[in-house]
Amino acid sequence: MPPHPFPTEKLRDWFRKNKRDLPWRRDRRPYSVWVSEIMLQQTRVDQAEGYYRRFMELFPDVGALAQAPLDQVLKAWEGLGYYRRALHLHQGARLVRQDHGGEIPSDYNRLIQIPGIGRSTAGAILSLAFNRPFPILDGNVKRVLSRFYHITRPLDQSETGKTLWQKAAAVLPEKKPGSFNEALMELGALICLPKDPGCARCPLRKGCQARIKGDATELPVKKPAKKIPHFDVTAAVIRKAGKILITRRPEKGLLGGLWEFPGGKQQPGETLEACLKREITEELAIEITVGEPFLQVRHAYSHFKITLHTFFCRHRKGRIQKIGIQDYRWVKPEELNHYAFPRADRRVIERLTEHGHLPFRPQRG
DNA sequence: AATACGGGGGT
DNA sequence: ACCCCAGTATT
Repeated sequence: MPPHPFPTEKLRDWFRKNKRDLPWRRDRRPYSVWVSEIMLQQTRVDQAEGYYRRFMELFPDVGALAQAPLDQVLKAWEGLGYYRRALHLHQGARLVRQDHGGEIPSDYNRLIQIPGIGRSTAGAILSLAFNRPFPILDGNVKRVLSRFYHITRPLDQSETGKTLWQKAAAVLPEKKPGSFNEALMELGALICLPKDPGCARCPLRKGCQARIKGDATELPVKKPAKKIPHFDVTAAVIRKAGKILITRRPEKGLLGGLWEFPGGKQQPGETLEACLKREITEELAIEITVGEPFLQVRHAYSHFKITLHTFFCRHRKGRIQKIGIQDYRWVKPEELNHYAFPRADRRVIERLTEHGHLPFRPQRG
């Protein structure tokens, strides 16, 4: 018997009294667990909640999701970020329909093969929906276990990951593993916070090594973040006959599958105008005239920042070819809301349409 | 082992 | 400004 057995019952008691009423807790179907877990990857509960409700309204079951066009799924995901999640979820629904008769599998090896489902999400689906004893290791659980067992090695080392998975499996009870996993996550979300361990209110305080040592706020240890580069990016608002040209990004990579105003990153020694002309020619094989600057938007992604410089432009010459884009479309301003755009482009659209119509701009060379 | 991948909210 | 979030896939 170790000196500090894990206080499972204390955690369960605390959870029973303090659990939040969240939409995905009212529905433990594998599909609901799946959707919510994907949405909650690297995403706060508060941010995911509204998206989850709308998503379940639009796509109430695997069949509905599999049947829906990807555009509609991306539109439902717009603003939530990490758009590959939406693509994978959609692909996953089609795979479940095709390979599993529309039923989400209840075994680890099959779950892990569904795109977007990794070890932790598989553990969530297995424990929460199927009541099978598989651990979850998300940011909350990592923090709680790092502190309880006083794990001082940096979180992003593979050895640390192995240790944490081992602990998560070791503390997992055979009975009701799902609610136990939830309780562990909820503790990390409500009490054992990154900058405030809340030890006085914590049901695990008795055996927690970090509390005993008094260094809970130092754990878990993370390597220092790298500096984030900044780029200047241009985008063209090309108008013709009351319509605007929008292009669709490739399915892979940043903002995959989303629509945007075409453009790209400024190169060293290049003017913004030259950058825009070059990018448009490279991606669409047409020549444009760059007119008045419109809006500048500053925006932060996860690993770089940009200033987006937009310009009103005119299509001068050539026929559009889909070189660096997946698709393109000429749309009326009011139709822009039917498409999924990145946040930065959304800001441009807001300004573009805020008087109910496009502001007049002289069209000159 | 390191990096790509969004957006929002707290401090 | 910096940190972090119910992580996964790719390199």
